[in-house]
Amino acid sequence: MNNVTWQTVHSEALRRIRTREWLPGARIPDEADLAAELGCARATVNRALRDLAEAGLLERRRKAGTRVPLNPVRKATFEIPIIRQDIESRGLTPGYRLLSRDLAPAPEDLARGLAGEAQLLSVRALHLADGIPFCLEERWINPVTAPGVLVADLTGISANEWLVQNTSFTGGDIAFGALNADPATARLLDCAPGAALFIIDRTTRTGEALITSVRLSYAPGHRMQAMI
Amino acid sequence: MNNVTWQTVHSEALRRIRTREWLPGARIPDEADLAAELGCARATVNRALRDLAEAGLLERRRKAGTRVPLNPVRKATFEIPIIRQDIESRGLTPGYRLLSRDLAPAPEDLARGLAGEAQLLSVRALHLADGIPFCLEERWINPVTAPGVLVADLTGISANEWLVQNTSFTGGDIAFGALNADPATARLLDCAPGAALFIIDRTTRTGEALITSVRLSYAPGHRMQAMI
DNA sequence: CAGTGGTCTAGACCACTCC
DNA sequence: GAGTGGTCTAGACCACTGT
Repeated sequence: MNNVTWQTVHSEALRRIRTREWLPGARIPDEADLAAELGCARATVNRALRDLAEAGLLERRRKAGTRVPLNPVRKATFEIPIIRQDIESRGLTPGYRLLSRDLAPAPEDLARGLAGEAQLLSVRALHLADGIPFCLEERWINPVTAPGVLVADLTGISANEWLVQNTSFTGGDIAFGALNADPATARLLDCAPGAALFIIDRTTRTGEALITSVRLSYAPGHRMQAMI
Repeated sequence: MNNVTWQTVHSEALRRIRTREWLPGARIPDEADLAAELGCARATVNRALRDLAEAGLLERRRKAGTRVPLNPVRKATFEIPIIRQDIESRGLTPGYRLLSRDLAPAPEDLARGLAGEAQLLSVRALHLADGIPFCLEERWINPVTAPGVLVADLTGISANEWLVQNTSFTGGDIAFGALNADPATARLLDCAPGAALFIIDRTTRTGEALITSVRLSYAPGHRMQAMI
């Protein structure tokens, strides 16, 4: 390989941003100039700068050129593993207990975008780590977009895992928050009523159609981490 | 531009993954074959498959080829805006009140990696949205890696914003969780003691040296959202 | 209109890693 | 050792957008 790789350009550009050799708000040389200066092809510069732009450290616009943003919006990427793997990666032994599984009318907030009197599968399950309650999974599954789920055996494999392996989604949204444990949840998670629980609400869709919507309530003390 | 762009290849590959034309666990054709089949250059296929691999939808290894993972680990990317911008983007009017600002010995968990008897600047501030408490910012700042912070006026601009504009970091970590509001925090956030608060702990470094460590305690009901 | 990034191509060589 | 992805190059044309 040549001496100058796109990583070379990447770190050199990063250096110039950090040392303020390239000032916030200022325009940086265009790709052709940088390629000539650093002694590589324009495509190599392009690859490096595109990478920095994706990370939010540069702003690129055709004709307007490339600038160092005044208020860099940093991004953090979280992996969303299946719960079992999450537990394993913490060095704990995963456990799983199916609590209930019923066909029921969709709750109001999910009814939008579903055919008239659609029934959804309601699944509630408890995930354990080293035998201790880890996370309560409360899920609605659309049997139309998750065919086979009505006859799937969810006692051995969690709905979480079954869905990952048997459906594929095109989009969705995820939200993090915190809620006080209500008495029933507290009992399941073996914590004090009112304890602060970390909450993940996630909805996945295929096209416009709902696949599943889930609330994960984590036992007190749970932390979700990432590097930036 | 030619008919077949990398996005073409990207969506075609996505289609094959979703329709299970490419089965989970199975190996897919190599780049050269796909390029020939789709009628484009290998670099174009590479760009598309690399993109899918970064999103966790493919696994690539030299010599071993490219596979569809059995348990795709999806990723969610969160933007970490400065708090003022976060409030504005919610359509609210941001407010800010500096609560305290003291030079003090570093707390134990931050003392590692600091020179012996290092003093840190402790800054506590309250962010308001439409006049209502939004988020409590409790921050430690290292005056060595954030030069100028000791004389910065943090009454008009938050430490958050000052740091974004005046320092640059090379890495750090972020963690989300939930905590019950202690009485003092409850008073500041105008909520009930014990209310579940969404918590962000963030530490940023330049090289190995600490720049700042902050805990953001959000008023009850706060949600952090992203698309996936 | 013209400058800048976005992308494609064809060929080449390299680096990793499975066999 | 050999197959596969990783990357570089030089040139070309395109697409967007500021002026």
